[in-house]
Amino acid sequence: MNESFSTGQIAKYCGVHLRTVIRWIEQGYLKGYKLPGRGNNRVLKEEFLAFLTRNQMPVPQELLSREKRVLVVEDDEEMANAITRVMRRDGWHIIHARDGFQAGLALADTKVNLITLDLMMPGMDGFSVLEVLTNNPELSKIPVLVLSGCNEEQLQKAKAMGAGAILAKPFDNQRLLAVANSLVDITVND
Amino acid sequence: MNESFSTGQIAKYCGVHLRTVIRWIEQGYLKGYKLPGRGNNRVLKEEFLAFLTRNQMPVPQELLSREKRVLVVEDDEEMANAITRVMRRDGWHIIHARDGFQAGLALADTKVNLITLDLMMPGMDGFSVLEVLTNNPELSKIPVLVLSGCNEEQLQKAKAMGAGAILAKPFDNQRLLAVANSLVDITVND
DNA sequence: TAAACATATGTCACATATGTCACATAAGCA
DNA sequence: TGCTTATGTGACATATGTGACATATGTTTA
Repeated sequence: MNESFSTGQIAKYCGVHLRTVIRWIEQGYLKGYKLPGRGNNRVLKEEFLAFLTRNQMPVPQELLSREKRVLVVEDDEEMANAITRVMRRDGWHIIHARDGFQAGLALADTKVNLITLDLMMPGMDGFSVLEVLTNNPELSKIPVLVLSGCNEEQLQKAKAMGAGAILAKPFDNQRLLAVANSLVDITVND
Repeated sequence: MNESFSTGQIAKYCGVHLRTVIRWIEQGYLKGYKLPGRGNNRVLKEEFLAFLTRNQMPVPQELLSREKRVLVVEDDEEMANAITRVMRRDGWHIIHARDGFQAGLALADTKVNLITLDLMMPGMDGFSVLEVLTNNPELSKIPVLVLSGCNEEQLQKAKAMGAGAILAKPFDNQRLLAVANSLVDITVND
């Protein structure tokens, strides 16, 4: 996801002024590189983590997140298990939310790279979740894969509301993985 | 975000000389880490609070985030506005969630001191929210004030599930404030 | 009780790291 | 493209670490 950091981001992480981070880089404590324009600094995540551990500084949890994390919003246990089985074998770390409340908690808690969303859940409206996701500047960056067995019209509505991709149930396992991985790749390259 | 303090800040909080704080860190009484430059010390807020309580030292008020922040989980706009008006006048900072998803997001995002929860919302089940809240070790510390117009049986069920207090609609404004403040006081003294 | 002692804390000066500010300009975004 | 936000820079102000020493506090001993 975020492979490199700016001085401002590092300054926030370390509870220190931006100016200080630049000095650390200048003096070689922290290894970075400069953008061509005016020479804005960038530091690779790897280098930043090495820097933190080298100086025994606290490492922010959000930096330790694994690469492929997916939030599965699904109330049907059987379906959730099926998705979990398939995606786990493909290297995904699965976080399962059974309703909107758990989904919100999980989202704000840990960074995920992808969300799969069941539109038709008793007790909650998938569309309203989708609406909040796309309108939130933070969350709108996370691609949403809508999984649902509802009709074509609703699927198109979801697409219009900002879903990254749509898969009608029942779906092929290989297709699920292909779509999931392509969504993440698009975001990474973006 | 990791909030950290310098030795000078801690010295002021403790009414002690900066030099002394450095010695505390050196001798292991207080856990800290060093910045790369000359080795300026930083102490995580968490560690500082632990240090204060461990040594039975007075804890500065401003570190306890004694603000009155309440999360109002309520889909009825009119009711939400009514609650907001009353509580804001009493010094509360209100965060309003219209459904479970927004509630989850808001909860993990910002620390609140109190949650008011409407049990009867179309599209979501207040009981399942309550269940997640009480079973989560982090969230179970936040008192929940159930506001609902449903029957006595359901209110008792909510109480049994861990609601801090229950208020049947319609309720008296003064009573709302009294209950809200008492819930927060109990938690603070705990 | 008071002296003697060990230990913790305060003081000082100095070198230097870090923070602040204003301004120009790059980077991000729709 | 045009706008907003973030960043780099220099000069300067402020804060911090360190060592050596003074002072305060608590405890033991005669």
